[in-house]
Amino acid sequence: MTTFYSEHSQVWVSVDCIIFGFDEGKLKILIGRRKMDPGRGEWSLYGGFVRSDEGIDDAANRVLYELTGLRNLYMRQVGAFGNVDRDPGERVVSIAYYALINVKDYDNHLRKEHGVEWVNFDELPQLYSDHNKMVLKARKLMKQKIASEPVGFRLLPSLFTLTQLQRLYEAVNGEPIDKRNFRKRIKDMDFIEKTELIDKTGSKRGAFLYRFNKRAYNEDTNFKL
Amino acid sequence: MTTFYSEHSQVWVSVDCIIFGFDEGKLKILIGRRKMDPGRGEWSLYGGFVRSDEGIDDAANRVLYELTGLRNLYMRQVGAFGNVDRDPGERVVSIAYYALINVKDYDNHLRKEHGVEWVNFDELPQLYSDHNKMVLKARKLMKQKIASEPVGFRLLPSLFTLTQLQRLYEAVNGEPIDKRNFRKRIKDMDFIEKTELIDKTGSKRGAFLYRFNKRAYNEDTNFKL
DNA sequence: CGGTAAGGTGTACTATTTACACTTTACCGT
DNA sequence: ACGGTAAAGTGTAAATAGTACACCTTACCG
Repeated sequence: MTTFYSEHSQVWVSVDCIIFGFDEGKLKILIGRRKMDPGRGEWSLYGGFVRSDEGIDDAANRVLYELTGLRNLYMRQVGAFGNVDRDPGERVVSIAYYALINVKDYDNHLRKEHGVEWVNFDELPQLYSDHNKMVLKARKLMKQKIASEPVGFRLLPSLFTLTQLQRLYEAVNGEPIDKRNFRKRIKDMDFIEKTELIDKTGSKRGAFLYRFNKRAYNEDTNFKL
Repeated sequence: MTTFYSEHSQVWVSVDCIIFGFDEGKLKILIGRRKMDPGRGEWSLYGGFVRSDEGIDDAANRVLYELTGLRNLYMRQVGAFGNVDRDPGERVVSIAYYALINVKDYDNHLRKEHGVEWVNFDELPQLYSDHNKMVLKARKLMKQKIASEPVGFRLLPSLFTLTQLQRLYEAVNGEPIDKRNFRKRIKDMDFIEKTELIDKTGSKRGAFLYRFNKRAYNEDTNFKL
């Protein structure tokens, strides 16, 4: 039996991942040198082909796991990129995903094995194919998301200081934030909990560590930063 | 020569269109009964397969043109939908797009030839496969977009009254808007120009017609409604 | 020529956002 | 042990943005 499907042509579908990290006050993303043709040696996002037996979100999760060894990362679709000539080899439609990870959770040996590095977001080199476009769209969506939902915490350790949190938002928004106004807003969110623990790495005096309480957030899902 | 591509499997890629309209104070979308198996007879978005020689955005534009006879519609990608079992027949990854059209621009004969109808957005029936999901995401993106960029005009005639514009925003936001506050905000936007023309169809007294001046907007791209 | 139904208009109050500077603390180097 | 240093922590006032609210006008229709 032939169906109407057979009249149409098939294409390869891949996923490409924009993996955001935050370290030393800077927003970073993970990129590596491409190991295959076409484009061997060019800077590139990490990606992989979608298999016939997995959904596209599953494929993105698999690729992220392959690369980082981490599960349950925060991940969102950026969109599909499908210009005819976007891949110099064959017709490939690629679906971009961004993910937020805590740099400290990513094992450095594993990172080196995959030949990827953290690069400052605002010092990105030219990337393979349309990957720069993907990165820009990812960044835009991430910025929007992080301003309206409490997902920025995924870029920080589970315990963090208010200064760290502020630096993160400054890096994402690209502009400085007034310390007192920032802390005032934090104080209004009951789901950002002060602990009794103190971090001494950032200053002589030490700063209180805070944590995000997901359960408390679910009772009062108001967020705006 | 075999490349690394050949190790991977290919899939069909289609586009599905969520076409928004606005008429009689209600937000509408265009849907029709599916004419092929699987799913014959079910309510469905209008779509088509991506050809090997066209980009995905081109495919969406082609499909929109086939259906409406209109070019240069406002159109944005919603995202890729690719669960393994989303299409009961074969593995198909579909990329959803939403478009904004002025209902009056769409020829009724052409509409009937394609067997599609305008259905009130909040009375949508169950649709084929994951089309309801696409619609919901499209709606969310459209709502966001229309609040931050002057694209709502694409749903209205090029000359419109302030009441029409207000009704549109009320329909999209799902809540009533204060007339005086709304008009105050409009007055601050110099690119929404009052004409000397008067529309008498909506009231006995008649209301001034306005138009969106794209050139003026480009000089001062501030929009918020 | 009175009823009707939509068009059109301004002000006071409230909430949100922004700007801004000094004290505290603990370590470090001398 | 003590002065310097560098980050932590804290409140108030002014400006801006957003919200609530009611009456007169106009032209058609019966």
